[in-house]
Amino acid sequence: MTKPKIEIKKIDNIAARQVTFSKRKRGLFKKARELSTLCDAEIALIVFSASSKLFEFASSSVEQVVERYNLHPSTERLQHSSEELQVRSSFHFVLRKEVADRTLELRKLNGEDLQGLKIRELQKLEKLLGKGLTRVSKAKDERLVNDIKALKKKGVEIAQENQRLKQIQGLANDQGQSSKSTMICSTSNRAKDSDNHDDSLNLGLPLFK
Amino acid sequence: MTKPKIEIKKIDNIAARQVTFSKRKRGLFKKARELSTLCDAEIALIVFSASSKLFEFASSSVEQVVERYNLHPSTERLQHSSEELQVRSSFHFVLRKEVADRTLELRKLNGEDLQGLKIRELQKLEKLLGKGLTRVSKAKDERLVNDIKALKKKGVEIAQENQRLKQIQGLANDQGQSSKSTMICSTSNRAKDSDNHDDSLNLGLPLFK
DNA sequence: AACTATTTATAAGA
DNA sequence: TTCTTATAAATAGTT
Repeated sequence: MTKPKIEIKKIDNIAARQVTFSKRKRGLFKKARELSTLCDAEIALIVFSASSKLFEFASSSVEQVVERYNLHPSTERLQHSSEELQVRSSFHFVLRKEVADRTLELRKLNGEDLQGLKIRELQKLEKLLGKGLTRVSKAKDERLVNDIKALKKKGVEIAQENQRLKQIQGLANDQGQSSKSTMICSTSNRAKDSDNHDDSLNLGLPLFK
Repeated sequence: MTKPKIEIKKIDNIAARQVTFSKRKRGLFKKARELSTLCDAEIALIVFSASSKLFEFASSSVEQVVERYNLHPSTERLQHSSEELQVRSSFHFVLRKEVADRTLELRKLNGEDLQGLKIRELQKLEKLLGKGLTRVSKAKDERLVNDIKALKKKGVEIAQENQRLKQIQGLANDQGQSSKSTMICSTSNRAKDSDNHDDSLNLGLPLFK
């Protein structure tokens, strides 16, 4: 639909129909992809051309979406006679319900689908979120602190190693030797001055804080 | 896509996401319908919203298109009698995984099973929880405010009705009649004193705030 | 839900 | 098929 507003009815000209099919098919699949991404929707799109060529798109997989479709309450599914199938179906039902329950719970925790909840339930949810948030924040902070500690420790060790190397180098230079070992700490941590002596703890702190 | 060229990624704002879903879903279904009409294509389109609502379109019927899809050579279908079982089994597996994934996610949101997470992931979780908490708190507060408003309104109405009844009663008493209608507001809101005259709006506020 | 400014999609034509 | 272009259609943000 563009240039001249066209009428939506089967295109007679075969070539024109094929061209339009290509163009519009591309557009349709793009739109489907965008909708699934933008709105977190699960989508399956199956297209057979007039010449019976198959094209498909699915946010997950066609099979999965079709299965979900088949298991949907509104879609009155054809039940099977085989006991095995029925057992599996009931398992499916239970699993489906579990997935649905957890999905809904996750959505609620994300602040969605709250319209049906009573104030009491909202308060409970709020409390739960607060608890979780506290725990996660605490875990994160602890991790942060530990990482910092580890870095500091490493800094101290490197500084000490530096110090040791410097002393070795000093000895070597005193003996007129040029040593390759000075290259071990190659970049920025080479001792700049004489003020960093033994108190490498103090050295570690400003370096890694 | 229009006004500002938007980025194709999940829309954060829930309301906006729902609006976009409605609009784009309509567009998508329209395009699917047009393509099937214009180009004589057989199409099935299945859409589940984020809230698990089902929407479908098919040029013939979803079942028929899916059947054709399953019979298509390119779709390496598990043929013969065990086909149904195998499909169900594989989906069974998928469902189990979905249940497990969501269960773990719920536990994480509750601040459990955090030991394996990187700091970056913990921060993400923290942000998610914060977002959810904000939304839930907001929903709760809105509910609270609405309830209070409703109560106030009811209070005002009852006070007005009371006032009216009092006036009627006054008239009746003037004429020496005893009226049953005073019983309509039976419990606690019966006019206590003579100071509540006409300004029932002011009466409602202190009573129900 | 309606509006509108803009972006996208696309019918024709080359 | 692909490109170009003029125009119709879709839609993001706003009210």
